[in-house]
Amino acid sequence: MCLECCNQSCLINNCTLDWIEKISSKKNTPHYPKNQFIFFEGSLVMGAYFIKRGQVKIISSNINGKEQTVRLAKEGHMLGHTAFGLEKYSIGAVTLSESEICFVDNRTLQEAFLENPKFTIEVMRFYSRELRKSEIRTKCLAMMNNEEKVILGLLYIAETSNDQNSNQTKIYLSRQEIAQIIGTNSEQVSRVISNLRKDKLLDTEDRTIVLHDLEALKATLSHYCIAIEY
Amino acid sequence: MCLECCNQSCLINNCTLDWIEKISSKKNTPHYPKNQFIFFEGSLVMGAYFIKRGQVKIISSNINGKEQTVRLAKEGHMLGHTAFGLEKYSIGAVTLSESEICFVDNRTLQEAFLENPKFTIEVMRFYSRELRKSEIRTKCLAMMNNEEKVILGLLYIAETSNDQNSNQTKIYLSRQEIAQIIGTNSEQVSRVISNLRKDKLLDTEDRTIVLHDLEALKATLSHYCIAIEY
DNA sequence: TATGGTATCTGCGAAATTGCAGGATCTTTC
DNA sequence: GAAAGATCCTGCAATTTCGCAGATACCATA
Repeated sequence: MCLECCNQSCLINNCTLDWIEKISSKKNTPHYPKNQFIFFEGSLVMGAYFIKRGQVKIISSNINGKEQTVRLAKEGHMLGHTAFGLEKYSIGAVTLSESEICFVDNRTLQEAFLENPKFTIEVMRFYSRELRKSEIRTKCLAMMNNEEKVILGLLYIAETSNDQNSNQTKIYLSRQEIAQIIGTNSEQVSRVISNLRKDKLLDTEDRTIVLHDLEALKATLSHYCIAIEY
Repeated sequence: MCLECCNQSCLINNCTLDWIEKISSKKNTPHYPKNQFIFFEGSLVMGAYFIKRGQVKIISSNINGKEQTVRLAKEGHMLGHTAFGLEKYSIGAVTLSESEICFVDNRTLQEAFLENPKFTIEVMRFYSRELRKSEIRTKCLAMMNNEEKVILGLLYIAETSNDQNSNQTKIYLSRQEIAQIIGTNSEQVSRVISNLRKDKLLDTEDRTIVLHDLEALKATLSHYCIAIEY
């Protein structure tokens, strides 16, 4: 039931009570394990997804199967509607952690948009924010060298991770997964992480990366004027 | 007057007649010469811009003043609203050709959104499409080598150019401007353009680049599965 | 038409990135 | 707990990209 949902940041909360109940009765909320596809590139668009809990990567591949992660999403984010107006997804989505994700079909969503201006406006604002973030990312990936890109990637992962309450952010992604976020390869990521560890800018516990001072990492990227969001 | 506007693709056309007239009476439509700032990074957000005619680049700079073009826009596109909810622009916008651009203030826009669900939905879809395009661009810039990036840039410029009616698309941007779109430098762009001219994939007339076969150029990038949009 | 300033082109050495290879470490499975 | 498989780390050579510099071509102004 949406009305009892623990996730206050869900966009559906911007609908009227009637509509929240209506959507609630039509949605379903499967439980996804880690590394599970939510939808594939090329598959039919049936509706949209709202992340209740967990972390998700949005990916796009070239013809050889090489994957690029184009966006990370966490609870409160909306997925899959990017392809609105198209019949098929041009991107895919995969869970990075165990997740709960609500699905709402196209028709219900369309009616909700027409009758809930506040909801529609907030969804518009969400896309507007994501576009701005994507554009800042474009700039950073275009201008930065490898080391800076890796730091950017780590901060981006931290930003979209769920347990950022403590002063120790832990990153469980593989070097390969991090490389796909910033458009490089796993060797480069390894090298940079080794250097950052020597410089005391992060720690590692086995393969887990531990960020103990986000501000110090952000300071290394201050040339790029990205104080607000990563 | 919006009702007599030549630009059918303007998002404002999705409002009711009443509202089109209301917006029409409140907007203004300055005439911008080439290379004119529409708004600056860091300046206050007063409203949104709707391009009636012309081509615009959205830019973001680092602290040394080095510029990256993060998006191109043409007639029918909406600008400046990316910063919705923020007080200041995180990006800037500059005309690439002589342009007419309508300005609508925040308050009028907000009321229009609340009372014109169709308008709001179309604006949402616009941002959704732009986000998808930005993400495909992220992937391409991350995966492509220099030559491929230059071709991508040329196709992107052609796509957002106004005179794509003939089978000869002419590009009047400088090598430096092209370089800023794809995140490289003017020398690299020169080199690639020379090679493409030798391979008969484009012509040059003085400094103007002439694309006479867009399909052939697109074919060189087919590995990246970007058939739909650039 | 002449002239100064700017943009473009291209060669070349420097720097950064890539990709392979081999060894070390960690995880999984039995 | 041992073995097999996967991931991670790091050195090195090959490749790509960068950025300076000089030559050429173009544009604006007088």
